Amino acid sequence: MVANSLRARVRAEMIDEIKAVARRHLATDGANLSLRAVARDLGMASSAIYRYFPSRDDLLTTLILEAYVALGDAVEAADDAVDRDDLRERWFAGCRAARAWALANPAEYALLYGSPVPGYAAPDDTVEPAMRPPLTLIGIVRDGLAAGQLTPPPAADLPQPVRDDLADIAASLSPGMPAALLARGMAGWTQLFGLISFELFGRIKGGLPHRDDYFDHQIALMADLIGLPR
Amino acid sequence: MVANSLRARVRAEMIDEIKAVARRHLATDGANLSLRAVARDLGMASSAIYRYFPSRDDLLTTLILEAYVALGDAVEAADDAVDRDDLRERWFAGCRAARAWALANPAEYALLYGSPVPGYAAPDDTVEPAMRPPLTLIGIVRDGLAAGQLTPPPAADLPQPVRDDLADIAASLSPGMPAALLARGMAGWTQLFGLISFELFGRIKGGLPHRDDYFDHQIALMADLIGLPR
DNA sequence: AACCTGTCAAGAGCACTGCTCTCGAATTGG
DNA sequence: CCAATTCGAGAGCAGTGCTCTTGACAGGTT
Repeated sequence: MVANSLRARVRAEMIDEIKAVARRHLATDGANLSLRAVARDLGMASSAIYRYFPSRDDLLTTLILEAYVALGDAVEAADDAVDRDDLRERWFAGCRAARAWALANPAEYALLYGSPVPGYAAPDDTVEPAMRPPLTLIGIVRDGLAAGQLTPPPAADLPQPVRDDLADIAASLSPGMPAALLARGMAGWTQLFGLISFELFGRIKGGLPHRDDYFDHQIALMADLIGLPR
Repeated sequence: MVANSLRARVRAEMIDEIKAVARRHLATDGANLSLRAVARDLGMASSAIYRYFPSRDDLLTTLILEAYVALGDAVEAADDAVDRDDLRERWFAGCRAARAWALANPAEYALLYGSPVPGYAAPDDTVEPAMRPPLTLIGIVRDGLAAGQLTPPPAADLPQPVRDDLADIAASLSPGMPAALLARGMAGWTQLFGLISFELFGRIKGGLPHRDDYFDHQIALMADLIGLPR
């Protein structure tokens, strides 16, 4: 099957090339990139693209999926590179990695976390990769609880219905995780997403030159809220 | 000028009708609504639309601007309806109003706070209306400080560069507003945006049936962070 | 070496888009 | 009443996603 694998290899290279060019177009055209333009850049007929991707949405889905994986990898790698016991530094590393990836790949970030493409429905394959970044951050909180470095907030803070909802999720993530703590971890993730989005989508005030420091401080606020020891 | 005003009135009605139909299409097609489809719904030729809006982007800009105003009005009205001295309740009212407006007008919210439309650049007219919702919330914090109900966080929390940046902004908003307090108010606004976006863009998914309560709790967390008295 | 068979690129074509221009028709102000 | 302005409709251009057909090529088999 060596001969067949040659053909398969050429095909794989072609797919990679299409994705690379499409990613480049993504940076300028966003979600409405043109298949024909990609084909033009590759010097091929637009119809030839359909040999490799059944539709434009399918190409987009592939890019989205790979972007989720890339972001997840970046956050996880940053977390892994820090002393496991230094929870606060792990939190900072994970959040900073997410922001750095977003700033380096703004179009892909917009594709993941911007407004959903109208006709487009995310297939099920994307939900698991999409959960990885937040789960990595929640994992830091979980470790802190397990290590006794973190005292959970009073459960009375949580209204009963939310406590029940979150208790189910918490149990599936990590046995013994208090709902109130999970709520604060989710708040941290929400804040991270908001911070990056505001910065990337240009809705941040003009007079904020020291964005890195601002980001760090806002992230520190959430670390305090979660209870990560200084 | 009565005769002229007849034509002007018809024209104004026509513009309103176009905007209304466009808003309806926005709900299904998002940012890539079709001028031709709008024209079809109105029973007119597509070229006729150009008598009223110079381009599709211009129509979108009008919708965006009016959406900002609507959201700003909703938040302000909710804030105004609450006893001025009950800061926490004002915070809740403002945040809930923003969420309610977003849930009622998801497409418009996506247009305002989703990923920016690729080729589209927001004109200057939009920045002032865009600032109204966050400024209303910051105003609550300012009032709390002025009334002495709110003790500002220690300035040492803020790294020097951020303190300087925020001090400039704070001074332009309200004299005497501490930078550290402004930072927390901005964190609250960021969190609000993140919460609404996650809920609206479907990234919260299953396992959280009591969304209202969840939202309230997350907002309460930020109220605590800001220091709004219970 | 000759012969199928599956794969591929290309072209034509359909329905759609934003936008421009022109041409009559209607309305308005003088 | 007439000239000037405004308006709607139609044709047309360049672009889009996508489908279908046609012809060329390489793979493995006989």
